[in-house]
Amino acid sequence: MGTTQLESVPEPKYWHLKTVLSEALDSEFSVGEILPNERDLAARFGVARATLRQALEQLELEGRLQRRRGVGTTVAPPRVGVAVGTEQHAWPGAAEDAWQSVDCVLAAPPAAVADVLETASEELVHTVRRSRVSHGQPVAAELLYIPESSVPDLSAIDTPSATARARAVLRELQRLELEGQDRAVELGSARADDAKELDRLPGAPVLVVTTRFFAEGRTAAVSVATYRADTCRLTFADSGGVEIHHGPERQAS
Amino acid sequence: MGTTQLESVPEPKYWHLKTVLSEALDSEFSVGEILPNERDLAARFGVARATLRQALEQLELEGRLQRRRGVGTTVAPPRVGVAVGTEQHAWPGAAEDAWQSVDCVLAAPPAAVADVLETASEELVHTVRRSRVSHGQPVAAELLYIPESSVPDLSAIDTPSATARARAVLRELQRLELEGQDRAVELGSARADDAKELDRLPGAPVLVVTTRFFAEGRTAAVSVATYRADTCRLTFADSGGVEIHHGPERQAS
DNA sequence: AAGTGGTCTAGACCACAGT
DNA sequence: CTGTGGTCTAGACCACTTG
Repeated sequence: MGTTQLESVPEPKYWHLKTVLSEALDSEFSVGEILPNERDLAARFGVARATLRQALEQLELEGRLQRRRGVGTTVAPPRVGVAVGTEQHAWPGAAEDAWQSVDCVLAAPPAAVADVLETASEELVHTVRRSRVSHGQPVAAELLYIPESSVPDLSAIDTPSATARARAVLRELQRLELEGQDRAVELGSARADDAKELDRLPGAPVLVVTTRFFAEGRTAAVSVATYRADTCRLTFADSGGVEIHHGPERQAS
Repeated sequence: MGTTQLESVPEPKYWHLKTVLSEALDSEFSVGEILPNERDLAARFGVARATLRQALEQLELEGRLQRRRGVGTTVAPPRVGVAVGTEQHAWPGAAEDAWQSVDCVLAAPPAAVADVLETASEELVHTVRRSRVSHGQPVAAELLYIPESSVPDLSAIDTPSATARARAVLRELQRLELEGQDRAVELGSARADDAKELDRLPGAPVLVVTTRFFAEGRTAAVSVATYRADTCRLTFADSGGVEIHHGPERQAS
């Protein structure tokens, strides 16, 4: 027999399946093309549907596939490069910072946020919802937490629409001088509301970017932005003042 | 009946389960404590083991749990903050850049890397394996790709050990002047060899940090570092020259 | 040897998108 | 309506760690 290896470490079926599918995607399919349905694929490879799904899940996690309930599985385009530098996650409200305000409420922050804000845990914060769109698709949903004490002169709380309220808070925030910021990236799973905004199912993998904004010697605002992990590649262009020539990869608007 | 909502949108069982478990972890368990085994937990909640596992998988993805085959499921400590700024991912080989060389081979790069390097696709590259340890645990495995043309004066290719060869390449690289760099973060799944080094199973979720180093007007080296997504929070401290006072969270060494 | 998590099966039903 | 992916079940066996 042509035993190249003695199968001393038998590879899981779904892992091997993933490799086979991955190669097929490279050679036999083009972006946007729809794959056979899961039941057919499972039969074709002689495995149970659950096993086939385990392979598809991984490929989707890696941004190779896109699955939509009721529609089918399609070959995903290469990940979108989304800039997350100091320019794009700038002092919120600055002349185009890539974000669009949705609404704003005044409420008690979640415990984790209160922790980061280092404020009195009972202090209310303005919570601004914003969204970020790239290439016509929503790529991120953000919650911006701004303690009342950061925008003390905010007058018209009784602004008609929630969107106008959001803009008022950001405009007021601009009066502070930004002294520095702090960023962290980690893996998370989409909460129900974020999932809806990102057009994904709850629990979908997301990259959570937490930014702290410092002004007047303290934490003046905290942004928690959740990016679709399947379609986004976060780029940080902190080159030492040099212009970088980019390849054919797509960049964020 | 106390029907708060008419179940018009019945939440999946595993999602509800995840919420319940998450709250239990907060209130009834402490870090390092081991949970009941999966069969018992499933029985206790009246669901199939597969369903219970779906909830556990999500919690592990979020860094709340740690599961080890043959051992059990334990409550994970909060994620480790790992600095990924320009200091830690500096010009490789500089006086402590947080990485430790393992070995080095001279080979043709993967297609994706050749693409980023923008070099002749057949040119051989030095491939240096490095690893990064934080708090006694391996947190990242890196592959550093350095085209031969970046270190033309490299003499002793026939160095005895692979580790010494790695050091020789990095020392030679230091002679170039770094002009800038470029970073991207995306979600991936661990290859078999990375998984082994990170003490995880193949396919485990990882954060892939791709860094391009520019010198002499071109891409002189490319680093592909894979961080454990379950235990790591990548931090970018690009504050505007200000010292940031950190909370009780743990930072990387 | 016993107990754990990891893989796999062959079914079933549900929610959703496009007729 | 039909067809798709998403959820769920009740089992089975395997790979691994520990006593």
